[in-house]
Amino acid sequence: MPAEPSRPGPKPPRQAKREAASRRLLEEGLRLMARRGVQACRVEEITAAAGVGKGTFFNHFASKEAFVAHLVDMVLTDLARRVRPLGLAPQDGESLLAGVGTVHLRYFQLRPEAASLLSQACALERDSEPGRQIGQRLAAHLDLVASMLAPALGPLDWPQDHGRELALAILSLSCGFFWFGRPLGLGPESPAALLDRLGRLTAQGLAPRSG
Amino acid sequence: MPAEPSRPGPKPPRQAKREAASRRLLEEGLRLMARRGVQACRVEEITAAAGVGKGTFFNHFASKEAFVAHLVDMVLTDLARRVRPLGLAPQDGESLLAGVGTVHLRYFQLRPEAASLLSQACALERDSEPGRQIGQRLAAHLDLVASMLAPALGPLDWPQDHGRELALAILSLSCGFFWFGRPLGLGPESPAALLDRLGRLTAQGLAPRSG
Amino acid sequence: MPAEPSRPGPKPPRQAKREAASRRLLEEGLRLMARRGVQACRVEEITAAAGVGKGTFFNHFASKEAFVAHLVDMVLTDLARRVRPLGLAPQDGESLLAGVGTVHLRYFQLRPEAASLLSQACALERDSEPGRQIGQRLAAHLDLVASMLAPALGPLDWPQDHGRELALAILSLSCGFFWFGRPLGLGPESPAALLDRLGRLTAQGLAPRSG
Amino acid sequence: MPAEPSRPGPKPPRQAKREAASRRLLEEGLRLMARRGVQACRVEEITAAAGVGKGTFFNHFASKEAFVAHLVDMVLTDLARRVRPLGLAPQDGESLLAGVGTVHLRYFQLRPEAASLLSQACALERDSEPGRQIGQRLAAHLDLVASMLAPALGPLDWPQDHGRELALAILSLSCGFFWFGRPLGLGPESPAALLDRLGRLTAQGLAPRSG
DNA sequence: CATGAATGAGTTTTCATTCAT
DNA sequence: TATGAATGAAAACTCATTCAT
Repeated sequence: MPAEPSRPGPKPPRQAKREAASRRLLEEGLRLMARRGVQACRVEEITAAAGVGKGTFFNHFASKEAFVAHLVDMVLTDLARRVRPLGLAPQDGESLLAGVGTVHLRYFQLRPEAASLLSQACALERDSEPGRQIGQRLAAHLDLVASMLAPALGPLDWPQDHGRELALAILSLSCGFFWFGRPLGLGPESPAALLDRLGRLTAQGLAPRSG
Repeated sequence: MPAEPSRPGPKPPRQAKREAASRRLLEEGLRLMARRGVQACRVEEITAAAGVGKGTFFNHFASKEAFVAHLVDMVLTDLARRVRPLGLAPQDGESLLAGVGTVHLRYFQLRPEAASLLSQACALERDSEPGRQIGQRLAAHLDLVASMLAPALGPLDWPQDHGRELALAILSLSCGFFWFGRPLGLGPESPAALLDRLGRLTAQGLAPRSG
Repeated sequence: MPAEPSRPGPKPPRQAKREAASRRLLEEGLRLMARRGVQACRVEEITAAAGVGKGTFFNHFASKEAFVAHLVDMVLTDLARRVRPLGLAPQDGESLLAGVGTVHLRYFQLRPEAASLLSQACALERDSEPGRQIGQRLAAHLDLVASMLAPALGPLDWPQDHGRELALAILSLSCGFFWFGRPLGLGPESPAALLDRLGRLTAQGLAPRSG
Repeated sequence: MPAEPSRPGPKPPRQAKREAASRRLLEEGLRLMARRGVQACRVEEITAAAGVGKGTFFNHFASKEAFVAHLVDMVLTDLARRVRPLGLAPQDGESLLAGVGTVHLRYFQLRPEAASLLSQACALERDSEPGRQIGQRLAAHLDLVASMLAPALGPLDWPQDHGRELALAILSLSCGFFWFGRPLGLGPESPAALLDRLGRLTAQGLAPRSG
């Protein structure tokens, strides 16, 4: 057994190189699949962009579909990293909801590839293993958001057992805005103020009217 | 002079049969492409379901992509038929916006195939002619909705020249809800009351708080 | 029975119209098949150019291949009409051979479509009936030319039973010149004097050297 | 340092196998396309004959048309290899011309597939890239032959700037003889003496009559 | 007869995946 | 483990031919 296998320090170069290849594949894959379409983007394009041989792709990922599932996981994990902190500081329900909505919207504004990928990933057949994984990963994200929003549901008079639907509405609005907006050039050109208002839309739309 | 050549009456049977085949192709195509995915759905599946030969498909539509563009047009025309009446009766801005949102949401709830199709159609390459048509058709729909919402923008303090973004938000929320919700089984199972609240979300979210 | 069925006079208009359509199909077919290639040229292109419906084509010709066979016959009959008169006036063998060569060359110079058609028609499968007909028609033309050249063979010391080969050489040179020359732009641009010399080539090449 | 990395010696077996497959594809392709017709011959027939999978064909050649262009290049290169030596030894013009004609004629007699291929290749659409290549390759061959014949043109009183036409006449006669002769069974059955006389035809046909 | 809509066999080409090196 | 050549299932699309009107 090599020395210090658990110390995070400098990894054995073999392992480091392998991980770097994996990272490059995922990065370039996300970029290309978003730009050219998940189906239209060929595996060889991705490996060429990542600077590795075509066969290497299948040493790292079981199939193209599994690769997409991996990307979905990556994107949602990345998104969750921005959303989760909002649950740490105690806030009133409306602010929490507004924060979650705004973070989602800003995330997809900065990363339109993520919106493109998620929208297309849903089209993968449900009867393949990676397809199921994508659905489950999406559900997990909605569950996470729903659990964060749980404290806000009561005051907003939203049924506790339908938090997922609220999370789904937030995801749909934010992700769809850049997916459907892409052919129109909307999204990148929309003023930040507008997008922020849209981010708070859910919160204010559900808030009780004081009038 | 032949009798009443302009009366629509019984069409020549040739023409009628042809139109019926076209209609069946579009109906079955929408259903199958939504269920199995636009790309995964083979042309032959559609023609088999429509009860015509494979070649007939290409007598009616120049390509599979052109067929999808036709479907998008059909769906958006259908949707517009439900939305347009809302602009006829004078209402306050908030009611108008709520109506438009609710109609969109209900439309996609009743026709999840429509949500599925629109979401997938955006993935078609932008550099093909049918791909461009899809983008333009989508823009036309947003323009229609934006023009209907125009009277509501002022009171809601939404910039007049960004009506499209508001329409885009409504479309994204309603269409995306059933697209992203599909793998989770959400949508058909969500209580109608929830969906109605989501339909009014945009209206209430933008309305000035009276407090 | 209608009156005067055998008098050549004004034909019944039905018949006349039918023959006109046939003629237009053959004319346009020859033009288009020469320009775009026999295989690449679709039946519908021909009927469109001839101003008749697609189905009419198959009322006049059993198949596309049979149509090509008909064109070959037409072209070779036309060519024979120019060649045959040379056999009527008594001439010395060399002059006869030169005349036949020159007529062939001039024919294909004026009608490059004919050269194109004949060259391509040889590619039709030999195991179809029209394919066999094409071969036989070509053989018949060579036999005609050979029989005309027969009196010239003796003086030129060319074996009497290989007249076909001589005819074949004349056809190859004249037809091939415009077929292989087409991609190069040769043929139409070649000075008439050169072509005339080539037309006499066979005659002079076989003539006994007086030196 | 590895031993002699530059010595051509035994190639890496990977590369050698690949080249062998390419060679087999070209050989079998030439044979089959000549026999059954360029268009009628399916790619799968060629790969089956060459003992490789269907996909391999497209790893080696961009398209069926590109494959034909490659074959044309191969055939003309092969033909040029026989013709070129004639230009090295100084001869009088007539002998040179006779040599070139005879070599062409014998080449196509021994390789009727070559005549078949060249004749059919000219039918490929001019507006595709491989189609253009074929035309250019043919022009290059005629230029080569024309340049070889250049010294002979003066004595034969043939204009220096129309050497191409002379080369074209030689090619047409020799190649066309076996192309048009194929359906008739001429060519392989023609006595060698006749063919030799035809090979010298151009030379003697242009030579000044000493009488 | 003329027409043109319907038909489906046939063909090229693509591309994810495998596997020998 | 990386590579890229080989593979063949799959799918869109073509187009000659048929036939009901």
